[in-house]
Amino acid sequence: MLKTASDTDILFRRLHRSTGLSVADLEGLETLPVRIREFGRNETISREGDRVAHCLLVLDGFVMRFQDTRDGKRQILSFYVPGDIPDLQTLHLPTMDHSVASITPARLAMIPHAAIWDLCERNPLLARALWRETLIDASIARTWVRCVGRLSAHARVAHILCELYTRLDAVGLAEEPIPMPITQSEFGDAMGLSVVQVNRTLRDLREAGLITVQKRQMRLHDLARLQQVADFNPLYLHLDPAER
Amino acid sequence: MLKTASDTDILFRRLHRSTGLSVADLEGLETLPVRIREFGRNETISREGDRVAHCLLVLDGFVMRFQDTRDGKRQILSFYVPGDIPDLQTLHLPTMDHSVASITPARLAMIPHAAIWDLCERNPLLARALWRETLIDASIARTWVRCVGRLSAHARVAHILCELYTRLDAVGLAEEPIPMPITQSEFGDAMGLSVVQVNRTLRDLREAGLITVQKRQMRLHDLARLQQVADFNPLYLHLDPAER
DNA sequence: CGCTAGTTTGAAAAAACTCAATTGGCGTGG
DNA sequence: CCACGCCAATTGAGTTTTTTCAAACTAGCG
Repeated sequence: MLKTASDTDILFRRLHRSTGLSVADLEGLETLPVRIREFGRNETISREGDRVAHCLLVLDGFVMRFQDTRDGKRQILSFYVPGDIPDLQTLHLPTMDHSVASITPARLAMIPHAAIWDLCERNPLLARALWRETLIDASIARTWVRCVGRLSAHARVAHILCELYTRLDAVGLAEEPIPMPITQSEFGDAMGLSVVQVNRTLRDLREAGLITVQKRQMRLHDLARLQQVADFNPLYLHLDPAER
Repeated sequence: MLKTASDTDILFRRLHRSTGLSVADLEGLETLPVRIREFGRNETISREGDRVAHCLLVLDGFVMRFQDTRDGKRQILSFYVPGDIPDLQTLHLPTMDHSVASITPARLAMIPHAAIWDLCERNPLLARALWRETLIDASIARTWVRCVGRLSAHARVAHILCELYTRLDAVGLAEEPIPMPITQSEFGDAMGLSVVQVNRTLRDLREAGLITVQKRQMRLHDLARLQQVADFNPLYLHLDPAER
């Protein structure tokens, strides 16, 4: 198998799961010219205000997007796992309105916009699949607004855990113990909470027998009850094959 | 001028401003078959879980999207003004993951998905313009996450006022006094605050000489300082013609 | 004129934050 | 192999912000 084929394979699997499209439907994907870049932990990958000409496909590791505030706080806008394209929106909005950074050491494929445009022109099914991906990303952002705006600290933390579990499960990465390299401080920056509050909330969830989070791994002991606490409805992830 | 042409005219102007595309580029827009529906104040237009087959174009009035929480709270996810399409994402995600409702009496054009798909197939520039619209919508949602998650009550309220002003200005609706039919309770549900807090915050902003909000109208007396308080950077609205 | 929705204010309670200090795990250099 | 240093997790205590509850007030409308 060609190198590029193996690198875009995770993207194929992702789009296949999300849209039901077959190898034939997604024809051309393996021809995308990708350049691989490796990052260490906590490295900034692109910055608010940058004008970019490529998209990033996560091959390995966890990645996040964030915005800063004037007084030095940080809001994480989303987490990305292998198979995700954290900045697909730059395809049509090339100026970054937020920053992207690695959480863990990460391996990313950089795909030139021009190559994606070309391919989309020749393959409308792919164009549609990518558009759909950006719409799911938007749906997740909206749900975070609800989460941060109206849920209690307990519900917020439970919610992000449910989301990460569900998304990891969808790419086959949710075998227990589930890899969870996100620090409590990062959970706080994502859910609009302080580290202290995240810590106490995790303790409460642990003491309630719902979860174990330690050594960068997590176990969900009672998903149903966790989802209950989180007021979690997976609809917003649009993973259901019935909806296409 | 044909009825449909006049109804989609606001959409044309909107896409023209956003993308720079001309009448010729957006050819076919005026042929979209639209059905006009009128709503009173505070009417639900579509509901979380619904499966829809058309998009809504706001012709007149203010519209919002929202999600409820189990304990009866509500989070508003975005506001829409004339020229906006609040549910463009249903084009590829037909199951509503939130609800849409009118704020004021509103006149909406309902456009069948199939008609939009057809047109997009024949006119790739239009497809691209609509994709871009959904990406801006997503960018706004991300910025709301930051706003609700990390800004103080004062900054949040100032921020939403800056956003609404900027977006209304972009469609020529920001002549002072600026129409502002959104209630304090709705501002609260949008910014993750209680009515009481919104009220006190507006009072503070008024006493600081920044704004006047009354009788469903608002005046911004010192936009620069309001943006300062809001930590507002209009980049996320992607209105700059330089970026395309 | 009375009703209703929306705004305004006061006061007490709750949630979450900040500050500060301690603990634990892990990698690295001696 | 151990000690050191660093980052992350943990805990206590006091403070701040925001919420909740309750009650008035106001403006538009039939």
